[in-house]
Amino acid sequence: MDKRKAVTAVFAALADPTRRRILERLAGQGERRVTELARPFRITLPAISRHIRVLEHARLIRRRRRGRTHFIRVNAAGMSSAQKWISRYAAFWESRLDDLDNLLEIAQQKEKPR
Amino acid sequence: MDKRKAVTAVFAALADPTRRRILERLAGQGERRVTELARPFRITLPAISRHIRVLEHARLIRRRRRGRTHFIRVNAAGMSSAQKWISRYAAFWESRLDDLDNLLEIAQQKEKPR
DNA sequence: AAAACATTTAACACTTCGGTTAAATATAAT
DNA sequence: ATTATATTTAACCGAAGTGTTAAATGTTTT
Repeated sequence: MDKRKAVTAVFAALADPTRRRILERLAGQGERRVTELARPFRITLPAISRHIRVLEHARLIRRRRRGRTHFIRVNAAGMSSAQKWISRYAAFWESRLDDLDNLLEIAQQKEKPR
Repeated sequence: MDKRKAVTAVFAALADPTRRRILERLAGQGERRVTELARPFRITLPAISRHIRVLEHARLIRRRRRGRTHFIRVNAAGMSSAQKWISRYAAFWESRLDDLDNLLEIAQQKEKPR
């Protein structure tokens, strides 16, 4: 998979709230079975199964099969590709924060957190 | 816009290669007009116009209108919401890096930088 | 061998996305 | 006033995403 596609896959995977919640749970706890991961959600197991596949394809998680149960865990390497993309520009973006408009906007956002 | 939706909008915006290239160009140079931004791409102006709208909605860029031309610039505040989400888990993910497979994978990525 | 379990795959419906062309809007130039 | 320029909006299309239910696959348990 070329790099651009890898970055695309990671951001696309992170663009779904359900998948982010799955990652959050995996970060808190170690390995989890698919059914365990599915439990807190209202959607069906096949839907979760596919979310997990998307995360796996983006290399955000890894899967270990033992018998009929699959153990899922976070994969740090996958995340780093998105993080790298962001941080390559972070310096510039942060330097822009002294722009007055931005400061005003941030102040506003803090006052009325929509 | 609630926070979950804001994060979703940012990641979804970053999931498109055209939009990322637009942001990259904006980071290198300061303000750009819509037509200037569109120039290097093969797609039509209306398509670019909509990409810009998506980036604006995600608060990744801002728009200043002067007469008929719109000047676009990066907005650091928007990016930080995605960065925060990622970095909240970064510590855990980095701690996972002692996994041998992961180390190998990262080494490969460093050898051939894009 | 049969039943139960964990998970995925298939087939389908619906929505969203990313592109197109044609028209609309608004401003600037002649 | 007319024409040219900058950009958006509208209407449409095909592809991709997310959910469902029903069936398939593979593994334990009884």
